[in-house]
Amino acid sequence: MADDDPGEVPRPPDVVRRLALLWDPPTPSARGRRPRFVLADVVQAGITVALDGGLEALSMRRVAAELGVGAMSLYTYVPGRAELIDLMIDRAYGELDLPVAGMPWRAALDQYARQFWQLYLRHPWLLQTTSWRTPLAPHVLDAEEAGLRTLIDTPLTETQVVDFLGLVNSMVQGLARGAIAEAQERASSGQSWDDYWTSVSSFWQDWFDTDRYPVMTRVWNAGAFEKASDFESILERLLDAVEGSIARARTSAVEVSEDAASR
Amino acid sequence: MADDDPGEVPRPPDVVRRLALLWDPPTPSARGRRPRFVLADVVQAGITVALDGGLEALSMRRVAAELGVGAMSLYTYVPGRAELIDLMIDRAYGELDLPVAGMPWRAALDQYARQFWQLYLRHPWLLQTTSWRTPLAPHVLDAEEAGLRTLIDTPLTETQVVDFLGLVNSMVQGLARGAIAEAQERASSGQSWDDYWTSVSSFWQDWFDTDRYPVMTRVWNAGAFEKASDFESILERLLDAVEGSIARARTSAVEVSEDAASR
DNA sequence: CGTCCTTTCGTACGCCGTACCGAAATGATC
DNA sequence: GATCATTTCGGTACGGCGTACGAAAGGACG
Repeated sequence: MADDDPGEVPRPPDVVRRLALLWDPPTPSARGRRPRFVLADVVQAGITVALDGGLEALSMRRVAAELGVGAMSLYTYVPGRAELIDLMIDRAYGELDLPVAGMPWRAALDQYARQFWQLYLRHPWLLQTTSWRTPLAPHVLDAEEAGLRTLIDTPLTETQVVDFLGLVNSMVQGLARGAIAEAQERASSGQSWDDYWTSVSSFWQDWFDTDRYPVMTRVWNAGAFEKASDFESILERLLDAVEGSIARARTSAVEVSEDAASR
Repeated sequence: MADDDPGEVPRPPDVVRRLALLWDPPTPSARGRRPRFVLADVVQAGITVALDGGLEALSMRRVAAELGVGAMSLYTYVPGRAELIDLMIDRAYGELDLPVAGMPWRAALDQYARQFWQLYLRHPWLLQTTSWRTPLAPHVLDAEEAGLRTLIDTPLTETQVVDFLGLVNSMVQGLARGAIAEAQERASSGQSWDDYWTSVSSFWQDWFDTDRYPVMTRVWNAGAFEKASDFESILERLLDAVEGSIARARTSAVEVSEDAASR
């Protein structure tokens, strides 16, 4: 008998376990030594660590310390750091209060965008996730489903729906990034980061050339950098743009049907 | 005599060196041993490493190996990894062919957006930079100046200009992220990542519930996920939205002046 | 009790960034 | 040419990281 498992292994178990952890809740077997925690406790500890210190502070040792446990104990709950982050993301997305089916599209999309906006402000570490795609997690797909649903019954084509939803997501992410940056700069005014801050602001005197950057200087003097990023109004403008496209799609759909009828 | 430097240190030299490295080209002193490289060589090596392997592969040892040199030798050119990344960003931004002053706003903003779009596709690692703000680097500020300049002479307020530019930036980043994700998935079809890929796609059969996600299923069946992210058309729509706001600002400006004249 | 299964976690390996410091190399000065 | 000042080069080392491995511990069953 070989030392390799002789059973059928059609796929590498890494990906399977990664997905199973997200989609099949791990039932704790009654046999063997009692676990001190459940999976959700580990995920919660990870979020706690990420909330102060960001994703770069999320080390297995730190999370384990948060639980008062050795680092390697985490590996009975989670295959590794990447999977823990997936679970954290899924749990965070679970906080979203998503628009239900049947709402008017504009109210639904508005709620969708606002919910993400608040989620990012509540969990800035979500924006530090470095991977290119969002994980295939239940609550993540729930959110995507709800987002697509807001526009799917409009005259827009499916491709347009996907595009507009991506546009809304990008906008919310971008504005949230700016807001978080501003908040962190504001928060770093205390501490000994004070001299850091004065150093950075001294940049404007030592190196910034108002002749090279006249427009930035004008915008700065107008105070537009401080009060920018008004999420509410920008979102409204974006929804206006969507509304315009819907109206255009409706008229062209009428034209098409008239065209078909005239034949 | 204390071992601390007794000279006047009005600010921590960390930040000063960080900025000086970006704004004052380091003049190689004629004295002492000849350096094997110039700063730009180190930066270029960093970009080479980041281009295959991404930012997470950018270790000092790896960059040093790229130059055929010991790891610690890099520290004579660069204070640390963070500053190296700043320099890499500045160099990448230097590749932008920015719209010149005096162009019509729509052509200029169009060029601005397309240039960034291509820059992100050429340097995906730019989107992996984790910090909240973009570094205070010359070419970065050049780009921001050019971006603001495209709209500053329109009837929009300074705040609106900042907001719209942020919107364009967010959109380009979001779409580029999607395009890169798609490209990487497509590229991972070779190799032994093949079974990984089949595993991931098997998700759709093992766990995906078409009853739970009817809209996603419909959109998928319509093929809208494959051909989404049409950068060109989405950019045009966004520019349309800007144009609408400009037109609205113009009429309200007229109203204001008429209002002032009627008094 | 023994048996078995599961969790716990100490140890270790190979990465990482980088502090420290001696060695080597070079121009400036005598 | 000899010496010195200055600069680059890079080995060694420290603490931290993710995690593979395997021994120890503990609870459920015979």
